[in-house]
Amino acid sequence: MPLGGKSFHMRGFEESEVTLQRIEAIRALREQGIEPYGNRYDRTHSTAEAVALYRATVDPGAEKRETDSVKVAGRILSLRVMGKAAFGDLHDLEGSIQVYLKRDDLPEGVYNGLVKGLALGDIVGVEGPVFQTKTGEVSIHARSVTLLSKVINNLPPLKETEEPDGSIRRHYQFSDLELRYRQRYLDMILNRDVRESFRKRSRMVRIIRREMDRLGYLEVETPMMHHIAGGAAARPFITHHNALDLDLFLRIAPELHLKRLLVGGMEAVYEINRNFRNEGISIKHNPEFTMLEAYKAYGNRDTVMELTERLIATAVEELFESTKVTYQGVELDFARPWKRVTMLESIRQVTGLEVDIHEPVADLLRKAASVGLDLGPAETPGKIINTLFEEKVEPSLIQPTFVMDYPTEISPLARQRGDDPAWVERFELFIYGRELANGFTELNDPAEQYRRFEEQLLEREAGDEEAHEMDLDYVNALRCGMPPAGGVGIGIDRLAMILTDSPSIRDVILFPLLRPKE
RNA sequence: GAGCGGAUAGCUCAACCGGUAGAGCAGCGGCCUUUUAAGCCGUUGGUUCUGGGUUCGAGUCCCAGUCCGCUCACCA
Repeated sequence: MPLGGKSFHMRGFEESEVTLQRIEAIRALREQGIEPYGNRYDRTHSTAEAVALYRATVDPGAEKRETDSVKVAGRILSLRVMGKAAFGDLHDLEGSIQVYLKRDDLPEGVYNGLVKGLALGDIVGVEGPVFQTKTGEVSIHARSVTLLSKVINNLPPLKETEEPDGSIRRHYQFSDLELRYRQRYLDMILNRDVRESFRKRSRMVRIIRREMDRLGYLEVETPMMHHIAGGAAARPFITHHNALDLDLFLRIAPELHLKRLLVGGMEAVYEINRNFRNEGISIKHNPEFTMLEAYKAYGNRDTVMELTERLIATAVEELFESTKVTYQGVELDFARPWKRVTMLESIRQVTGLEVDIHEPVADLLRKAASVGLDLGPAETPGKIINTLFEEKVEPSLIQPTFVMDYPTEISPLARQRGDDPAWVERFELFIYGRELANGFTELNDPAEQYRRFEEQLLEREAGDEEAHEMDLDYVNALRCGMPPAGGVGIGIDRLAMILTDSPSIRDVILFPLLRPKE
């Protein structure tokens, strides 16, 4: 739709005095023959590169006081107009550079027609040599300015100054959490650390993929829409396929499909992708979240435990050039090897309690009560021990810790230990009291898997909505023979939280789920 | 799902016991050719989240609701 000529109105937007002025200004620019929404602009330098160029080519004693001309592009986030010259701060992904916009050094009409009307947030291209102002600020002396995008909305004002120690101090920050999450683009424009967090997350994922590739794992994609929501204990989202008139579930885990691939002959596979769980939202939970799941044929629990340690430690070492990371004021040390402890040992260490899964329930309940845990009489030994662990031990696991050996009854897909079928060969990784990863030796005995599913069905009938469903096709795959294997899931969002020092999972998910407004 | 807290100008926030709804920034106009939280002068801008109620009078008190945050529950 051609917008030239007259002002336009967009239904659904309540224009304010400011936005009406901006819309009128855009019309006026077009009348002058200035296109407010530019096309391709070939930058020669990022802002950081332009600064570096100046430092590299203009030495203090030389006669030459400026570099050759460069072209940069970005948003104007601060503008100081002083009569016939103006200074602006032009921000791009890497950083920012000051631009010096002098009327008499710009083409006729550009200063009055364009520069003086710049709004905070406008995207421009600036061409000119890099020099240093008398206050020492490396700046671009603009010889031309190209308008690339005019803002209509009145952006929150950004004021940031760099302290002598190099830290950025913000004034009048855009801080309303709801608006930040709802309008993430504004959050990213105005809060530099937000852009940094998401770049860091991206680098972290890239390191993990590279390591997986290096170890010979094949990256695959398995269905998001499942007939049976399996592979974890959680309530699913339901959706519907019209043509097939079929209810489907968004997957809660890719586990059962990835193991079908082991049956099919893939010996090492992984997937980094979304899972969906229809449960509460919290600082640690978003309904859709990203997991890495990996399976290694002929391996076991220890294979994937070592894999987990390697992936996370490598990411930490490369991102921080250290094994230490500070999270929420606590120093976490990822130097290998990490602490390993069995569930029973950890309970003994923290509570002093000697418990055993073959003890009578009454004894276990009494011991749990002695440390303040009042559990219902219907509990089973494995569940009591697990609750004891979750309530009393988990919060204390601050440094990276592998907890090994879990009760079979809460691990329906894991292989039992050879010496005691009440336990499975499983581990979970805890950091800062939070579960980061979960892995085990995969159960590849179809008859035993069938029996486990039947047990889960009983729990389901008893009211546990999250108990596993019977998946006969998966059992059929096991009947075709699955090699012994180790498998692991790593919570990518939670790892990103730790590596970006983010208090909430929403700070590492670009568009977290919120209720719609209105 | 429960408890607690919050919602006032574009942003960040004030408003005493219930008595004319304000400031800084941004916006607009003016001055200003090396500023950087630029400065100076002037100025616009409000359904105080929504709907009821109490009151001579409600941003403020009461009730209901919406949305957000925190804690808990849920979450292998």
